[in-house]
Amino acid sequence: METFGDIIKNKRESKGLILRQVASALDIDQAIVSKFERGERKPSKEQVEKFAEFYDLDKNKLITSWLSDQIANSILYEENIGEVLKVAEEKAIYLKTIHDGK
Amino acid sequence: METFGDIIKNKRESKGLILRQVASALDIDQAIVSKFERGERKPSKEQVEKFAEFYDLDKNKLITSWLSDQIANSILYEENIGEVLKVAEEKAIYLKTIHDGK
DNA sequence: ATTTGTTTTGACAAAAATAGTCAAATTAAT
DNA sequence: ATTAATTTGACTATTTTTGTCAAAACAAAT
Repeated sequence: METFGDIIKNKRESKGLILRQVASALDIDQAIVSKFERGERKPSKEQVEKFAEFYDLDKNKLITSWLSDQIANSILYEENIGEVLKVAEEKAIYLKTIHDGK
Repeated sequence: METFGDIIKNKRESKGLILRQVASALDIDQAIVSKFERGERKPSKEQVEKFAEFYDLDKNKLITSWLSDQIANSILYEENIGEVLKVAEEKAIYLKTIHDGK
């Protein structure tokens, strides 16, 4: 179960980089990068994309990881997680058809 | 595909109530109730519970509807809706086990 | 054990998002 | 046309999120 933070932290370490270097390259304060890695703060989508580019990661996969982190946290303490997500998927698909086709 | 707004609007109408009455009973401004019904604003969990009690609706079902609305909207324009939600469920369940037992 | 390098923490201010209030505009019903 | 009901939008206040910074904590190494 690898969170967004795990991914970018592992990648940084496997590349032998320190926070300061990553922070500088992405133009994000190093304290914030540290917080991203530990899941203490949630990056914006733009920031996620910066990480994907910098670390040469699949952008869609990284966004999936980031989005799923947020959703997981938002329903963590609910009763019917499975049901909620099932309904959410139906609604999302339905709304999408409306938005696209008509 | 019934949203939270649909549910509370249908219920209000089936009970023959006008916005002002509901607003008064729940102590929420009627403009806001109107916006809830049309999905223009998202109620807090406390407000959702107020609606459930007032309209005599199953609280868990209503919360499911409300949560799924929010999640659906948050991923509406993403590519891999199914994948995101699948991963989100795994993470949520995993985090839950950590939080509960051990 | 002191120096050096790295990460983490917390306080702070700025900016952005959200919430409630109200009156006017719109729509519907009689 | 009048009255009633709903919707809209502007405004303020409150809360949440954001970035910045320096100090604290931690680690490594000499």
